[in-house]
Amino acid sequence: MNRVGDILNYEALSRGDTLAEQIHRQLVGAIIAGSYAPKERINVRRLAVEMGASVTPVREAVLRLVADGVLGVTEKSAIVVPERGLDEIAEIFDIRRTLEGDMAIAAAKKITDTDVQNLKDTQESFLAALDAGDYQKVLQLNSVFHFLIYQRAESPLRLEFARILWLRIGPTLRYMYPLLHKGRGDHRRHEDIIEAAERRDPEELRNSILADLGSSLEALRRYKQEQAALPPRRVRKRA
Amino acid sequence: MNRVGDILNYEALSRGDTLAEQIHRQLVGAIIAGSYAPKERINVRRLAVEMGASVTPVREAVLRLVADGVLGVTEKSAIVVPERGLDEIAEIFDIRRTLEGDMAIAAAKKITDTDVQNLKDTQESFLAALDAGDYQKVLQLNSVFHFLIYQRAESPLRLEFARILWLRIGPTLRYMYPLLHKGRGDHRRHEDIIEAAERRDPEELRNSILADLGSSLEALRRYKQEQAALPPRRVRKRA
DNA sequence: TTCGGAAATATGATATATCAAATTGCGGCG
DNA sequence: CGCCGCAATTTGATATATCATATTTCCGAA
Repeated sequence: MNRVGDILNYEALSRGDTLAEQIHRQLVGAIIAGSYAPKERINVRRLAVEMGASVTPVREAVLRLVADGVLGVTEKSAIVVPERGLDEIAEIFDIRRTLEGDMAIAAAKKITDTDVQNLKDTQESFLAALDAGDYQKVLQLNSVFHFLIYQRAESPLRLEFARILWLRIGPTLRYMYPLLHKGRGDHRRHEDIIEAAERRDPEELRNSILADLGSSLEALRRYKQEQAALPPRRVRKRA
Repeated sequence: MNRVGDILNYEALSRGDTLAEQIHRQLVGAIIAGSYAPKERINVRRLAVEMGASVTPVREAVLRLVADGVLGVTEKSAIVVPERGLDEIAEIFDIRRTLEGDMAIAAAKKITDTDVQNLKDTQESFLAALDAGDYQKVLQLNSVFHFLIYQRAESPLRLEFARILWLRIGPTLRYMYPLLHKGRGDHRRHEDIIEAAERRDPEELRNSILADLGSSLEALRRYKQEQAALPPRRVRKRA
């Protein structure tokens, strides 16, 4: 369906092309795109209908996300999109710094000319989507951009962990770009990354990526701060 | 049943106390204890009978392990205990160094007197099990020993990743201790760790743990080397 | 005896059924 | 007008059924 599926899918662990697999892939894509909001409840039967499958493979896919901590269960065993507290967010970014920093170092020298071109193309689409206000696409393309680089690190395990972390913050990131956009934030972070990639400079690549992470974390922090001040809001149901 | 379950279980993600949960816990314990050998095939129906449950929750538990990369699936979608190559093992240890090193630093100052006593007790049992040749217990106690410390880091996400990594090498470690024992290896690694823990010295704690990891990796490396030279062996079925 | 392959059996994936707990709706009471 | 409580409905967990492959068994031909 989309390239996000290709890049963000757990190929290493994928079992053939089972129904549960496809559904998982679809859910992953949706989560990365920010289609699920924190606190939203996941309904297995409804998903099953929507996807034209029985509950078994859907449940399998959903529980896989639960196992990865991407989705959560309440005390009353309702499956929900977890809302992350600042502590959790900070920890996620802390580990991301390590993992993605290491991958940047490892990847730098292995980046191909095609990769650079892909980065540029992706960035172009990214900016276009941003201007169009299509934040689903923005989030998708952002992840594609980063993982284009990380893939080159040839460290499948780190890649896997990184994917899990991205999925975990996915729903929270949802609110970030609209805010950044309003503030006309610094979208040249990616430009720095591309430059570093072109030079195949490990340190520079790592640092520019860490800077990007830093500004994301900062934005989320600000967002959370604002939210904490506002009155609690209700969550709308899914059509 | 055993304390390993308590320490190594994914409390953070556990959904109430579902059947699937219990089965998962049991499997985790067994894997950590080295009860499953690489290349061994996992049979969902048989497990279901053994555990007196239907296949649904067993499948759920097993697939959760597959999702975590602890178990694998072959091209013909048979569920197996994966055999790890040297590359994979090296990568696992590489990430373990980072994660467990960070946790050691974070944990050092927070270690309580009770923790130290628990470490000493665990180590005593560990040595006893080693002398008794009870390698299942050796492996269990080794994991308990390490996670006693890691828990104090109060970094649930790192802890989770670490658990996954331990589970991934679990089946491979199976062969390590008998070998180390024969060679009358350096089992004072743990003593160093205990000392560092008593002093609450972050750097020392980290280094002693890294040293422990290093000797494990070395042992596995030697083992793999030897194995590569030997004729391929057949895998026996599970009673 | 050994090998090829068909029949029997086992296994994973999916669908459906059932049950208990949780949620929702609704009507009546204050 | 609001809120309390019971009935209807929903939902997650588990069990069972079914189907398509894969694996094993076993028999006959070379």
